[in-house]
Amino acid sequence: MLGHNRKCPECGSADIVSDFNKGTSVCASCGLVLDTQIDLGPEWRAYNSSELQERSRTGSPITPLKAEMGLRTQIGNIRKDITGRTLPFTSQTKYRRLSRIDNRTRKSEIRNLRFALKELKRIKSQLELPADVAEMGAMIYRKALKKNLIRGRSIDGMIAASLYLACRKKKLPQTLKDIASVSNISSKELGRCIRIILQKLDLKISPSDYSALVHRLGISLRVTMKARRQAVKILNIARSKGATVGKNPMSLAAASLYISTIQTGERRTQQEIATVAKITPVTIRNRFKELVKILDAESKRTGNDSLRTLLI
DNA sequence: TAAGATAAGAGGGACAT
DNA sequence: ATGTCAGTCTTATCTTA
Repeated sequence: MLGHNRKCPECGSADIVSDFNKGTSVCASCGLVLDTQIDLGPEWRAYNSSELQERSRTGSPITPLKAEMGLRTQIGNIRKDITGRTLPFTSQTKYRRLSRIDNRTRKSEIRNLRFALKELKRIKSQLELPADVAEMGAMIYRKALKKNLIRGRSIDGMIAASLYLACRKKKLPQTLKDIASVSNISSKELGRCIRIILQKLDLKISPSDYSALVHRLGISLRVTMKARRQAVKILNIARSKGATVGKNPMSLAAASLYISTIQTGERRTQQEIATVAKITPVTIRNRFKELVKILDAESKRTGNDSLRTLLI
C-alpha cells in the first residue's frame, strides 16, 4: 500500500511518484521502482514445463526503455459517460480539447523518446552496460524531457549525459571520455549536457567512486590486488585531506596506482599508466607530487612508514 | 629512455559589476 | 549579461639522470 512521506531507499529522495495507471511507485530522482500494486505474474496456469517456457509472460514488460513504457494510455474523444449517457455539449468540447492536447504533446514526446532510446541502446551495447544502468539512464532522460531540458539541445548529447549519470549512480567506472568516445559528440559538449541535467534535475549523485576506477585501471595494467588496495588507501587519505576536490578522478586513480606499484615493486611507467587512463603523463606527475606530499606528512604524523614514498 | 620542468592555451566555475 | 581571476588539464619542448 502507499505510505506517505516515503523516501527512496536508493537515493534518499522524497520525490516519489505514484502512477495508478501502471500500479507502481517510482522514485522520480533515480528511477527505482519501489513497489508494485498489480500482479505482474501470468493470469493463466502452466500445466507443464513447456507451457511455462513459452508462455511465461503475457504482454510486453513495463520498461522505461520503450518509448511508451511498454504500455499505452491515451485520452480519447469521449462523448458518453461510463453509464452510456451522452455528455453535455460543454463536456464533449472539453474532452475533445484534452484529447487533442494529449495527442500533440504525446506525439512529440514519443517521437523524441523513440529517437533517444535508440541511441541509448546503441551506446549501451557498445559499452556493454548492464540493463539496470540503461533503464536508469532512460528514467533520467525522461525526467529531463518532462522538464523541457531537451528542446534546443542535441538528443544525442542529453542521452549520453543521462547514461553517464546513471553509471555514476550505479558506481560504474565509466568516465566522461568513455561515453563521449562511442557517442558522436565531444567530451566538451557531453560535459555541458551533464552539467545542465545536474543543475536542473537535482539528482543525488555521489562523488565518483575512486576504488572502481583504481580496480579498472589496475586490471588493465595487470597489477596485483595488493597494489590496487594500496592505491585505494592512498586515495582515501588524500580525500580525507581534501586534496581530491576538483581533480579529475581518473588522474587521481592513475597517480595513486603509480605510487602503489612502486611501493609493491611492480612499477609501471607514467606513460604506461597514462595511456590506459587516457590522460597525459604530465597530469600524473602533478597529482603524484601532491599525493607524495600528503603521504609524507601523514606518515610523519602517524609514524607509519608503510606510506612513505621517499624511496622514489 | 623515463621522468621532470616549464610555458602556453582552452575551457569552465566563482564572483563582482 | 559580461568580464576577471584562480585553478585544472592538455600539449609541446627542453633538460636531466
